[in-house]
Amino acid sequence: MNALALLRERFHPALAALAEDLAAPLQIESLLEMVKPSGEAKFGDYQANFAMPLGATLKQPPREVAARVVEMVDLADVCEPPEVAGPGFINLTLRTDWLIAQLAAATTDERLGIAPAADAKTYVIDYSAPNVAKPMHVGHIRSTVIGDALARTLRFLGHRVIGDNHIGDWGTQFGMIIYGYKNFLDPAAFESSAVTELARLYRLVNTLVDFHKLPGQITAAEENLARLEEQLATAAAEPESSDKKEAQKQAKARRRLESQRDESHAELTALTAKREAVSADEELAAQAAAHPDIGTRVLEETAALHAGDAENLKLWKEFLPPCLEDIERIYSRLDVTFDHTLGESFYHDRLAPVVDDLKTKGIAVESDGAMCVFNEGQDAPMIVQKQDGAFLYATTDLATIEYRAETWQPDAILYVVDHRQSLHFEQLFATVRRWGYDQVELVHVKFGTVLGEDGRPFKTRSGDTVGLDGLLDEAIERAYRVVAENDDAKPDGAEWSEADRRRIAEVVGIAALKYADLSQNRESDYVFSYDKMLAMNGNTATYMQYAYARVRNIFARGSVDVEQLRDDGGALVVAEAAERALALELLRFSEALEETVADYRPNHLTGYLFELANRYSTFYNECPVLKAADEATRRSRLLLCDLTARTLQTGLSLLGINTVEKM
RNA sequence: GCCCCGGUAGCUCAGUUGGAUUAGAGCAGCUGACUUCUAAUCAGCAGGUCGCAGGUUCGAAUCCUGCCCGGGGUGCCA
Repeated sequence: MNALALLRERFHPALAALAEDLAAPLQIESLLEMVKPSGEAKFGDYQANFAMPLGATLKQPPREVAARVVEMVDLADVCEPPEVAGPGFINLTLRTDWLIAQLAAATTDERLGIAPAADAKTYVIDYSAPNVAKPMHVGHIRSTVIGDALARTLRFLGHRVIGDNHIGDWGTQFGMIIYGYKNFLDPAAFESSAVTELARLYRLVNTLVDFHKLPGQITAAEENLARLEEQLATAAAEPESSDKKEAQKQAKARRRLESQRDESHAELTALTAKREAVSADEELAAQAAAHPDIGTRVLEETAALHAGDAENLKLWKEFLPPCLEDIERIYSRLDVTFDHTLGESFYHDRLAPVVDDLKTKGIAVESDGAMCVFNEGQDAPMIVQKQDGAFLYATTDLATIEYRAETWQPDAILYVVDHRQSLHFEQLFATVRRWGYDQVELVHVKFGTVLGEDGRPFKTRSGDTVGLDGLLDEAIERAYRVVAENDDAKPDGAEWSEADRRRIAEVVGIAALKYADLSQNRESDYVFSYDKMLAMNGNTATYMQYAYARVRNIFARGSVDVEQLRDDGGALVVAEAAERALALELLRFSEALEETVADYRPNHLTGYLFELANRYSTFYNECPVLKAADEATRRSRLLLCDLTARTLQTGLSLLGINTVEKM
């Protein structure tokens, strides 16, 4: 039961009645949105704030308007008599018997009293999308985890969800592997582990390609640095303007130049270090010398693959399965699944027809030899075909939308992708609407960059991106230490086997990693920290898992047959403040889910679960369950415990997070 | 240059799309509570000019304008 939705429903007729007296139509829906949970408990459970703006429209004192609404609205079965307070707030307190009735219904309901969406929609969710030619790294975690959580939540709410992993399986990276295979293969290594050898080949070829680009880049950087130094010298020599504003501008320009200079200097240092690293490695240096044109050769291999070259296609078909197996291994560790994995290669044959169609419809036009789509209000065009005839990812994205629309007729497509691609999606969506797919809702579910604790994009000490496998290992290892420490510290001595500890650490570690990401507002950059992530308190998965385990332990200790308890029903008693606070929070699960899905923000769900676990902890401390004063109280509290456990478990599962019975 | 995002407690962040002269959490700091159903917990204290300046109205962290600071993007990478 969604109490908020019910209250809004109840207010509707009253507002409609007021609207009749009015010439201009009232925005009833937007007024109803002003019914919301109270900010403070002393103002009741919910509050209706529409009397103030309504008073202005009706040209009547808001308090009088509020009083008239209270007179007309029928809430007697749900709420205590509403109170008008302050300038015209209507404060609502749920009747305890009503609250109890809702929760009683939830105890025997598999869905915890949450009705499936009346208007079920079809969603395609595009998430994870790694490049499969190289190992997954920290940059993939957000898309994967957020996308998975949204898929699970929407599905639970009764929508049809199609999870599609749009992998990169057709780009230059495969050209690199093919080139590497033809020139640097270690057959024995390939035999024993194809993925490992392919990853090595990718890294090697990538290093060599980069190496040969270095001289040009270093020259450019040197020139840039020299130019900046010169500009800086000129600026420094300039006399300070007597005009205050002008002087400020000068100072600002100088600061800007200085920071650009520092940046340029750092870049030059990094490039030089890269060159040194290769030169210092005898074997690598020899390989570099033997393959001076490796950059263009790689592009040729890629082009040959795209053109249908038999050998390259054969190699590609051979490489793909182990690459897919490798990412699948990570997904299984993360417990993330997809309904489809349709990568770039799947759309290869559709690209030329897409461009033709855009051309025919006059949407794409030639400009500087490239096929471009110019959209209103965007100064840069979206390029769908390069001068050399090659297609781009914009082209693939268009073909993908066409396929998805034809195949699944979705109401919405969600792209869980880095916010740095915002412009690309603006262009893509604008083009798609002109192209004719204007019924499907296209949403860029954007998220921020994963940063290290220094505020720079998260890298290892040596400057490499952090592999996802290692990240998971580290999270689990740290969780293990915490688990072991807590087990050893038990008053009656450690109670778990090594296998128990490992199993719990796995669940807790992965959960911590996912939760740290999901609990953050997805749009802001996310500072990655193992320490914060695995902190044992605060707004963490561990805290919720612990609350869950404590409930389960009560049932174990008391040898309570939960099934029997639910079936027997029995009256809930909400007497203590902590009991009522917990009961009310349990009822709000449905609101939290709606809020989460409204703009695709899992942090609303994590926030709710934290609040719930918090209230449970207070309840746990203040209200004895097994040793309750009387049998009725004991039964009632057991039911509250059971509902809490199920809500926590369900909520966490919608985030892709598992629970353990003991921890 | 232009476009987008952000600036909230020492640190990391919430803030339900304008609500209650009292802006919330968690870390970190300080006080208390384990012979008790798991202290991976709870109760409490302290900590803020919500970047700055104007404006809009009954009411602004939230909306508008200008400015300051940071990040990202910006015609043939993805």
